[in-house]
Amino acid sequence: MIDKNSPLPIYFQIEEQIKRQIESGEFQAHNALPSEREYAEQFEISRMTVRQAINNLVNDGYLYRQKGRGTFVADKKLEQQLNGLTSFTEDMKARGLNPSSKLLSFEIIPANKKIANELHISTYAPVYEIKRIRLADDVPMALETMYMSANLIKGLTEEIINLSLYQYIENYAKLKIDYATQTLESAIASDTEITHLAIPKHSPILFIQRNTFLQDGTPLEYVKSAYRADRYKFTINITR
Amino acid sequence: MIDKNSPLPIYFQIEEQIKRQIESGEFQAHNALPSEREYAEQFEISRMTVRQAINNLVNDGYLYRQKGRGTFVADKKLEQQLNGLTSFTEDMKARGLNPSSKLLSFEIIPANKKIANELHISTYAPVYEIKRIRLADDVPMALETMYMSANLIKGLTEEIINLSLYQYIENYAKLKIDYATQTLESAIASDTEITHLAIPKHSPILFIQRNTFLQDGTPLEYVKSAYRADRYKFTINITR
DNA sequence: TATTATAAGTTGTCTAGACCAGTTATGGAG
DNA sequence: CTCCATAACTGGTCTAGACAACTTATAATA
Repeated sequence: MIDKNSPLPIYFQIEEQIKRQIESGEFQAHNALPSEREYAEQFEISRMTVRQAINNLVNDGYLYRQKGRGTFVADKKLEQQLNGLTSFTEDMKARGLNPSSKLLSFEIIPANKKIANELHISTYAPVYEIKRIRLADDVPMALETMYMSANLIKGLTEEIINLSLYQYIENYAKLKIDYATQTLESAIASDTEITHLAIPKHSPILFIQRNTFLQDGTPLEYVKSAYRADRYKFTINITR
Repeated sequence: MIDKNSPLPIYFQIEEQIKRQIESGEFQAHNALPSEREYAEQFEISRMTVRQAINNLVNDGYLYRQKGRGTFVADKKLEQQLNGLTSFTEDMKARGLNPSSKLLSFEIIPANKKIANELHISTYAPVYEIKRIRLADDVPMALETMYMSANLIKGLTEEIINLSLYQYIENYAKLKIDYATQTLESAIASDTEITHLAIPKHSPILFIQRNTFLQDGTPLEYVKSAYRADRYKFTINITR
């Protein structure tokens, strides 16, 4: 399996072998791999060399590790459609997944500088801060924090959030959503995200900041989402 | 600087320190860092521990390595605006950079299954295959391969490509470009990309596949681009 | 002076251990 | 039988070296 005299590094040979085994279906998603010590013994190499191979595959999203349990084959990345103003709910339904949310907190706070700037309001003006975990088939997918001006949208309650926020905005509050800006950025998961998304340390995270505006240009919301980078691939449909 | 009795891993402490030095401006872009052996000696730790810290920062895009030369501070990521059907040329101009292209190859080939499927034409039908390196201020930014049906766009020449392809299509060939689909995906650079983009091995690459369609739904082009992931951050403007 | 070999520097790969911190199977006590 | 301590696993961190491959400064040579 491994050629120690090859000019190719041993760790690279192991990487290629494991990738082949995943692609051929020999290793299925969420199957446990042989332990690092088993690989080291089998190939008569140091465990650090095995770790170098596995580290790379973890970084590339092929595998994930769990301390004390083992190393496992990751899911294939989902393609994420970003069709216009597609919401998380619609997005997940389109994939045949069952979307749900878990409300972490819902409060009215004074806007800090950043929030005030994003929403074009004064500092300390009241804003809703809504934190949610977004799940698909009960698997945590993203950690979302949403800010909206409390002076713009009045009478928001937990119930409305759990039903349909955008329907309320358009039908009840009579506000027309017009356009949005999304910025995609990748980063390493913070402790909060690790906890809420149930992912290993140092996992890659896809940050999406969405700013939604009304027809008159008023900012409606400012949303920060931390998506599990191991579950997404983005598709954007552009119409002109 | 480093607390060996801290519950925080040593490699993590080193990461944080280097990040602070980059953010504070103490380490400027393209400056060389102290060598791994210097760090190991200074902190009285093993070189492998230093490497673990630096590896993580390289993976996160803070640093890059050059065998035999040293480890250097990376450029800050550029934000990439994806405004509608923004072309590479317009995109770079918007950043105050001077866009240019280097034609690698321009030929008519028979479509393989994949190309035929993307362009909705028959297998073996003639297609233009245009390979280009895209540069900004003479720095390679992306490797681009474009496919277009030769039966749809006739009389395409190298000169037209170097001038304005889309202007030719709309004005001369009288075809109306309507919409496009872009899929973003990250991967590790292949040997071809390493060579053409002048990046180190195992660099992250942002793959963008763009399919452009005409008003009647006919596929116009199918473009695969490999962008240097160390230079991009994507912003999408969505209008409905 | 210009060229070329050499030395000294760098990162890249690898070893053969060690101990820590979680998880899980096992086996004994009640 | 259930419960619980423990042993046997797992990955996480770290050591103190080694040699290879590559780059660059230095010194010897033509």
